[in-house]
Amino acid sequence: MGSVPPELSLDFRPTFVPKTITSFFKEVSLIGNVSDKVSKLDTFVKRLEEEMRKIDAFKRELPLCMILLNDAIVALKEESMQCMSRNVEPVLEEFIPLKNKKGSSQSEEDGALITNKKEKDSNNSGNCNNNKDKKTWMSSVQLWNTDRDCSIDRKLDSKQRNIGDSTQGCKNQGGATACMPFKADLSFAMNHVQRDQGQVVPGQFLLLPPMLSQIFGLYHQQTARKQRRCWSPELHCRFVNALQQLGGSQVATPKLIRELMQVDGLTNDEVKSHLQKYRLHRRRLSPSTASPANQAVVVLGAGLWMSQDQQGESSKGSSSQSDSPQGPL
DNA sequence: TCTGGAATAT
DNA sequence: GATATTCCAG
Repeated sequence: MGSVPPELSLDFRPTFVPKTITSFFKEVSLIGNVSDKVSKLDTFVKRLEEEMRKIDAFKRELPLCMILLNDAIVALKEESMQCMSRNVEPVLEEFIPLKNKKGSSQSEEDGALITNKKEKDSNNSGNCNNNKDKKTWMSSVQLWNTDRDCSIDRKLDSKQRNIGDSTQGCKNQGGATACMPFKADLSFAMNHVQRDQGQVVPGQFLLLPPMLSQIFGLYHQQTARKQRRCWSPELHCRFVNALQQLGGSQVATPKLIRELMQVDGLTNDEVKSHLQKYRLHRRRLSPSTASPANQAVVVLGAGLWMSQDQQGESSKGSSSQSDSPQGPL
């Protein structure tokens, strides 16, 4: 943690331009000493693996990043092994061509990942370098799920949401955390053992970790779900008081309620949501439709939503208010 | 822009 | 199932 590469530091410098793996290989190819070359490759592999660990929790949301990282790691490892065993120059062309070689109609359709690893891969590494495994793996990470992609795009297109604007400091309900960037489904198709063994799909890789970090950060920011607002009793009390001042839940509007509540960080959306729920409860427990028993429930304590507003509306003009804040909800 | 209602997420 | 968030239409 202490040794964060300069490209990964938070103080983004415009002078930094992420390298492509092609340029990296060019760089490596200039190194004459085989051990130096291998060392450089291994170092890079370690960085990639570290990067992969970072996004591991979000792999379901970032399948492409995972694949790209996998591809790069495998390619680099192979290159490293080749350097050691045959003492030959890296084959740059493997990473340069952008067109598919053959038999991969799938990649043409998605237009995102292009795998062009050569047949020899299956000879070199006896693991999952065949198309069948590749397809299985890709489908297992839901890479080609159209609905999913659409939902992601939709989120990316939608206006930026407020992030973590809650000021109440309540414990979140339902296990929600302060930062819920993604659905952290860890049932990713590739487990750590597979990954460590290099059982991944070889292919093309265009970005280096720093760029991935930036993408990841941006993606994280844009897909993060707003922190769940906890309506504490005190907050709900203010809400109800505002309702009463405005003449009841049916005439009060979110904006006015929020202004009357005077709570820092409280948004119209939150008030609106609370109001919606409030009205819903009120409708459900409305005296006009509820049985006497239900009314009793309302009066006796389950009336978290009813009591004040009910009084407020039924006794409009009257100043009698039983200030019995209820909640939290 | 604001609002209500509904869908969706937690 | 309850509650909060997000989306959508008016």
